[in-house]
Amino acid sequence: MNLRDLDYICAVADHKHFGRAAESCHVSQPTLSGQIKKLEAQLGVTLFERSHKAIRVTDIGEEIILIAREARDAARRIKSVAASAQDPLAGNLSLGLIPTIAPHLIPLFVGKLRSAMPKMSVDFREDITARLTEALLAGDLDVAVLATPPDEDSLTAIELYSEPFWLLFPEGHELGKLKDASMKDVKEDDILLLTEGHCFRDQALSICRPAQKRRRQSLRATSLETLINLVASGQGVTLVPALAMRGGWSKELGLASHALTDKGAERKIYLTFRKRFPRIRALETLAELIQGGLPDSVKSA
Amino acid sequence: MNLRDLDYICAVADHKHFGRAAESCHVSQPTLSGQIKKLEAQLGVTLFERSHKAIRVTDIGEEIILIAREARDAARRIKSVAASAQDPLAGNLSLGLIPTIAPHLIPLFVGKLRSAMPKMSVDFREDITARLTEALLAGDLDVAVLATPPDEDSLTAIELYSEPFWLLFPEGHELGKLKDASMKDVKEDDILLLTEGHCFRDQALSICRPAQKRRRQSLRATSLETLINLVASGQGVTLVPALAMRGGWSKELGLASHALTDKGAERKIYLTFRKRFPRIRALETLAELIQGGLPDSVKSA
DNA sequence: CCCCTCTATACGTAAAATCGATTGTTTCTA
DNA sequence: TAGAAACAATCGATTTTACGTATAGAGGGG
Repeated sequence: MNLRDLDYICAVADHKHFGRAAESCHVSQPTLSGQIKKLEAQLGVTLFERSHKAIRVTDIGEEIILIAREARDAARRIKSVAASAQDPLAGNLSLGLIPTIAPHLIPLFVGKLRSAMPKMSVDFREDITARLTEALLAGDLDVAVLATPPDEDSLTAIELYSEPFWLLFPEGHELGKLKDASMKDVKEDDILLLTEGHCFRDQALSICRPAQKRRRQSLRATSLETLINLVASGQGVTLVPALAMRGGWSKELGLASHALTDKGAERKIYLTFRKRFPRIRALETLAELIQGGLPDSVKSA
Repeated sequence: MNLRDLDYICAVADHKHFGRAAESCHVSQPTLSGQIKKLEAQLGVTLFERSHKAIRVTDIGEEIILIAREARDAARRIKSVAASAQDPLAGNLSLGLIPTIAPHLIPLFVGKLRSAMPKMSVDFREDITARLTEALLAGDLDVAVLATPPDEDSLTAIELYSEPFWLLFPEGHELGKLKDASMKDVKEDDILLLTEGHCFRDQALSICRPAQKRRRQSLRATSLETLINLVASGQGVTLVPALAMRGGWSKELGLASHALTDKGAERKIYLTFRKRFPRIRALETLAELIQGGLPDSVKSA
């Protein structure tokens, strides 16, 4: 059986005439006759009562043609769904972001996203790198904004931007006397970090002097927000990624900041996805969109 | 697009593996790969994200496969419906009978019908020959029991039996003195007939002497039942087809009857249908069934 | 009785599906 | 880290199938 055969029998049922049915199917009458005859033989039933006057559809024919129309409808729906999904800038995209990026980056491109890819609906998910990577591999997630290059062979990434780290300290802190700062200016036990699992913790640690790496276990913040509030309450100083510095909150909280002069006091941000992901076009557009919305405080790739 | 292609993509979705999917479809892996690739090209969408680990179904793939399953289901239903309808002794049959036959013939074969063709459901319809013929030609009726041979080229018939006519008269009528009767023994104005349209009226008239044919217009019964009651009330005598004489009603109504000695005092009963009717097998069986249930008062063909 | 209409058949051709063999990757294992 | 195994893609040849043209055959109408 064949979808085309179903077209044929539906056409005959509609036209009650083999010749005109063939015409409507854009095939010759013998072709249509032959295919229908074959189908009838396969099914073992007579679909039409032929005569030279008018074609009559048998009872079983009526029944079968009713189902045939369902099948044809399904086929048509497949084509229609495929056609409307052909646009790589349409459909659904699940986008994961790490917690130290999500709240600061998303507002910078959602507006552009809606106007540039109006048919694309994006589901955001915020989680740590390990779980986002896991979700990517499992296919639960289409793409993720991470601060680490892909460490799986089946993943690849587009570089989005480089994000410098800033040193954040309470107003009145002795660091405020300096014009700018280096990690050498920071006292060992003064640095506050995020809990483990956050890649930003590791990135911050990596630019600390070796002695600082053996830090006390206490006071690990679960979010940048908490970290900043800890600094504001005089518990120490911390590093903050550039994008998180946007907005006028630092002065209101009684905080001051310095750019870091240390080489490597920054992190690269990647748009990471499976190498085989089919709609890479959408991701390229998304990357351009994100890059276009970045402030001067970060360096677009 | 092709129903087979839909099988292929459903198999891949099920097995998440091209090789095993191909096996389950009884085709080689290159065949399946090729067909799916072609389908994807036609639809303009990627259905599967291939890798060497596990096949992932894309979002649009999931959506399309859902519809594909509907189409396959419809195809399967067509096969199933056809298979169960293959039996020519199954399905629905619409059977028309003329009013002078229906009430007396139907009880003689319905029982056998149910046991011999249990999967066949028969719709009975009672009407005069003209309207039954019309319905046959229009395809509204599959087959009819008529007392006249088919007069349309597209119709044909199986001869069922010959039904003699009986002369029915009130007990005490002078015809009762005879051992048997001929139409010559009947007084011209004594014969009661059915209304026009009933073929039995014409058949009765045809064996009357020419003089009797110019009869008074009054007293035309609309049914055999009425006709018999008219005779019982002393309005005259009438002809009755043999099958209608069955049952012990004549004595209770104070009626007597004679077989007619006239040559041609009988009618042939036909099972009439369109020449192209597909389930002639069912009709042949039906004819045998009817003939097998006939009493001795009629002569099976 | 011939002509017209309509479906069925015959046959050659073109397209398509299929298979076996092979290639190119990727993953697993020693 | 090299080799093997697994897997999908590709290639080329073959078979199958659908198709069109031409024609036959059957019915109905004038």
